[in-house]
Amino acid sequence: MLKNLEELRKSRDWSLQDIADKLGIAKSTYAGYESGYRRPPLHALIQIANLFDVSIDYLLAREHTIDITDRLLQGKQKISIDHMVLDQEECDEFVAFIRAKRDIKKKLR
Amino acid sequence: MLKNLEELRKSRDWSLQDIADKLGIAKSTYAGYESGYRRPPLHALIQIANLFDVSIDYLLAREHTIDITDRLLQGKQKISIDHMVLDQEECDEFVAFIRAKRDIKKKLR
DNA sequence: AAAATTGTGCTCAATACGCGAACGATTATT
DNA sequence: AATAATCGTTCGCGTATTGAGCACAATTTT
Repeated sequence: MLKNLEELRKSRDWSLQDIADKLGIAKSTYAGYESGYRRPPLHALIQIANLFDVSIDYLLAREHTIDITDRLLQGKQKISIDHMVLDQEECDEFVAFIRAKRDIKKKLR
Repeated sequence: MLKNLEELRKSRDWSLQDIADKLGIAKSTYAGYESGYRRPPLHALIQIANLFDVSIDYLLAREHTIDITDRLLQGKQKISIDHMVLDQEECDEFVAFIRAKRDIKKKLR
């Protein structure tokens, strides 16, 4: 369920003790998360995500479709291209383009 | 922490009993999530996210930016417009489109 | 060789959880 | 209008799950 935790920690060159100190928990507790022996409760998971600066969905290896037409209206969830955040205006034209394209395809049938 | 849960449920016109049945839990349990009286454990949160078809980060109203460029070009990240998934060619076009648009904007300055 | 660090596994106390039940407030049915 | 049904809220209690400490072997450092 949390398959990347150990790799993520080692990529930072942190020991279990290091990360436990950062989170303010016992190293055995964090070891339990990594091994899958225990599942972190929500508040712990959030702190872990903050520490590594990744999304919760990434930690959970969750895949989901991002709908551009819904998404940008939702405020706090942002996506970026080439490390530059996508704004509404940038998307609108492309959305119009795809819609037109689909429309044509539909009429050709 | 999960401030959107009630709104999300009502947007679907579901009662507490409805959603409890869908999730296979007691309505008082789900009511606890909505009110903030209890926090859903991870496995419950995942099921809720699946039910509403949203990301965990959205449920948690977490501010986070994810860069999808690489994943998009590699076909690992799906995006949709009007709830219709884009194919690989369209995904490539999307990235190219955004890049081109930014390029133009840059030159105009 | 000794001492410190690392990761693992275990037990136990404390916490957090899920459920059922009861409640008042609306809404629907007869 | 009276009754029944549905809705959301809250509580207590039994249970499940967690967190921390401790001990251990393996590795590294001094």
